[in-house]
Amino acid sequence: MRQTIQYQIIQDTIQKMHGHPTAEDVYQEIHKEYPNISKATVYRNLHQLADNKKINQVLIPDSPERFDTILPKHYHFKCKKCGDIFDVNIDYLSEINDTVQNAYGFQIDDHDIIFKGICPKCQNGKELQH
Amino acid sequence: MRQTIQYQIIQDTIQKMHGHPTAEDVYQEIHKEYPNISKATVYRNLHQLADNKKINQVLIPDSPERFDTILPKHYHFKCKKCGDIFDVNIDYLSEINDTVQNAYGFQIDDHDIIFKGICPKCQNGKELQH
DNA sequence: ATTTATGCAAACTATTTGCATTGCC
DNA sequence: GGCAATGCAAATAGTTTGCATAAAT
Repeated sequence: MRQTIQYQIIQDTIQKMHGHPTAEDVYQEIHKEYPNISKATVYRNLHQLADNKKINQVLIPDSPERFDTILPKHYHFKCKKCGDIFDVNIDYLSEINDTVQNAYGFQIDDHDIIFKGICPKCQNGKELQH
Repeated sequence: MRQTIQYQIIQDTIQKMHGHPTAEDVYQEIHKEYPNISKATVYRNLHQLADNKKINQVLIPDSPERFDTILPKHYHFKCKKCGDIFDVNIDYLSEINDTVQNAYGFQIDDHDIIFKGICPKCQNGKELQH
């Protein structure tokens, strides 16, 4: 694995970004300062970073792939109105892995939880529907 | 909402299908008997059926959209090797909705859980990697 | 008769890939 | 110098959309 300038820029940029950016978000951010970077390189390096456990890929319904720089296990919430993604830091439910493993014979490595509902802003009608 | 032949065929076909078919799967199945059906119609009616709560849309990582004819709330498991999706019928964790609602002020309607690991077949090396 | 849903093709979105070239090691 | 990674453009996969036509009400 080669130490390229692009890999470094992509790693540094996503580390500075907040929330759960898509590959496109990361590309746009880098493109401001390095207009020659290729979107394919951004995709390739984001996947590389995920494989190397430097970032996480987050599963979000009806969304292009998103990445997360927060490594400790946590869950996510998606607002049905504005579409925003929020981190949910309740305790990781490791016991349900065991429950499912025992009930079904699957070897369970992990699980994701996505909560769905309305965020406080949208409850107050302050946001337009996406 | 009009009662079209296509809507009926699509509803009947997916009800007969097992597992978690994609729109393409449903299209292929119908296409055998009704080669004139349009893929756009299949997409439109599957979404219609989901809106009407006749079927559920299931969220699966790295997969085209999938549908589920089993309506009671349940979870899913995806095998990392063969890619198969399995239903997971452990108790629905309604209490975590309250936990998150109280902690974050979100109005939580529901949550999905996707378990990830290796299914029994693949543990025995009987399946090729997808 | 009206008007919604269909079929088809084209458009679109997100992502991946082939390949000539660049630039790490 | 060799070979992996880049940039670009084209290809692909999945889904949606515009529009003329067909069919449900």
